[in-house]
Amino acid sequence: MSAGPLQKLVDRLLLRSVLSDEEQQAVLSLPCLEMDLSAKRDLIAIGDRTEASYFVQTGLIGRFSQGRDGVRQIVALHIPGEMADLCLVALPKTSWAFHVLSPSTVLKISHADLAAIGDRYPGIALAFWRDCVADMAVMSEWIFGIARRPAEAKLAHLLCELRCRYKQAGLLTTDDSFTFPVTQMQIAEVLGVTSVHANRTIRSLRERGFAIITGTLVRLLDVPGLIRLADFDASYLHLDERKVSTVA
Amino acid sequence: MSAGPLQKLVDRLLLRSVLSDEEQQAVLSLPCLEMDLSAKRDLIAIGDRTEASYFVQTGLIGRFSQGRDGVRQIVALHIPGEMADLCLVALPKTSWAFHVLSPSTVLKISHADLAAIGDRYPGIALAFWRDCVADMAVMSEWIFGIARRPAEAKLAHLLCELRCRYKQAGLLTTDDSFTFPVTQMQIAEVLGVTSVHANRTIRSLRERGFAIITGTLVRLLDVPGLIRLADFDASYLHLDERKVSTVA
DNA sequence: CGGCGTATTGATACACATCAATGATTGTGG
DNA sequence: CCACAATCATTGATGTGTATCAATACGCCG
Repeated sequence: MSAGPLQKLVDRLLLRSVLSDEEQQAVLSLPCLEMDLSAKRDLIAIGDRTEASYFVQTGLIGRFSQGRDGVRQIVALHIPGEMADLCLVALPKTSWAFHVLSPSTVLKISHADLAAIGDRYPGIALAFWRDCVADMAVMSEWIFGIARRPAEAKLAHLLCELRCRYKQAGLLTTDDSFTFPVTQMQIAEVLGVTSVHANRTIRSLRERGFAIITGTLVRLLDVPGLIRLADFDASYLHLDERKVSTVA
Repeated sequence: MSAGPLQKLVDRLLLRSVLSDEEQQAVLSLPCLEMDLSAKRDLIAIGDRTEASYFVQTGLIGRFSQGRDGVRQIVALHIPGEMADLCLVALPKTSWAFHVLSPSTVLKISHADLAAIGDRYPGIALAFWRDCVADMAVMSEWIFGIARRPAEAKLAHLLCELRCRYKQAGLLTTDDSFTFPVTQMQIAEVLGVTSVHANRTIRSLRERGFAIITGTLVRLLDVPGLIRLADFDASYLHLDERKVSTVA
């Protein structure tokens, strides 16, 4: 059988979970709708009661928190191969927003279908849950980083994390570069600094020979140096997990 | 039937999910072990492969991230009535630690049993998942706050959040005080500041008539003022949710 | 009583924010 | 294809919130 668009979602789940052939088939036959999204568009607004989730095929989606004064903070990034908001299946009323950071194509899958498949196949429900917990682990690390690391280390840590995730997605070139289509202001919104300071930090990493970041591409020049600077340990990403059986 | 110790766990799940009588009974008959924990003790260390979760009955449990240099950051707090680490059922290998912040009594429930009950009752699995997603929403808000709010607003926001959660747990007195047995250093580890600065911030809130924080008790004097100072909006806590049926 | 974690306070240093201005890009409609 | 606008990147000057260092006082427990 030829691999449908949902094969990559199955691959994603298989990263951390064991699914039977029947379960895999069930995921593959989920109804889904391919959508092209233009940048600078809210996929989901704060407080929405949502009814669908989105699997990212290309592009970049960000999860935002926002204060009443309009200050925004990116709380999570979703690169191709990841479900942007699977957790909303369990709790459809969001307290955050999803924003399209660069032109993206996504697969829209209704919560009703996702919930139904989880209801029928406990192993799939657990795989979904597990995916969300892995997300939590990343958020946990971000809290630590934003609170405790200076700006350069924050940026270095972000680059190390993205390198692992893009590598997992098969989107990392051999010379350690990857497409990362964001503005400096969006990087600032991830790191929790101003865009001015993000600019200086980016320049500093460039001048010190660690990495070159343009508006479209990140090129890592000294990965070991970045890892040292960031005190990076990839285990929180749970990407090389020995698969855990669906039922303990 | 008299309410067993697990009744409060059922209550917790019923906060956000609908469970049938049979499902409630299943949760109530989960094997569990009551444990007294002394303070300053790691319940779970970073990188542990865990095999049980803990329902907090009294006391306070914190989730930590930690850098190699020993700097720690509290990433989540768990007060009585909450599951401290339910998410570990789905992903037992932790990238964080759980630490007993003050003498606590907990109910230890094995992951095997929790997974089995979720496997048998999809509605329970969904309720567990939903509980974790609510946790994520809190983390999301913390990321925003740590990144974007000045220290006083951070502290005010924490107090507002704790007020809601203690109220939910039935542990808030009518004059807006609650037992909160932590040191100033631990408050600093939540807010992402040094203990010296936490001290000054606490003093400032006291002198400005917002709240009095001692090592054991928090007493809120001006809740509307705190809400304004923190720009607090409780919806992210998902505490007054209209219950969502187990299957969409 | 002594010892140790905790709280408090002051002096100083620095990372990052803020304000402001100028280039560089990108996009868009005439 | 150019002109214009809008967004984004870059840089400097200045201000401020928080860290750091250091000392003292407090409270609890053995």
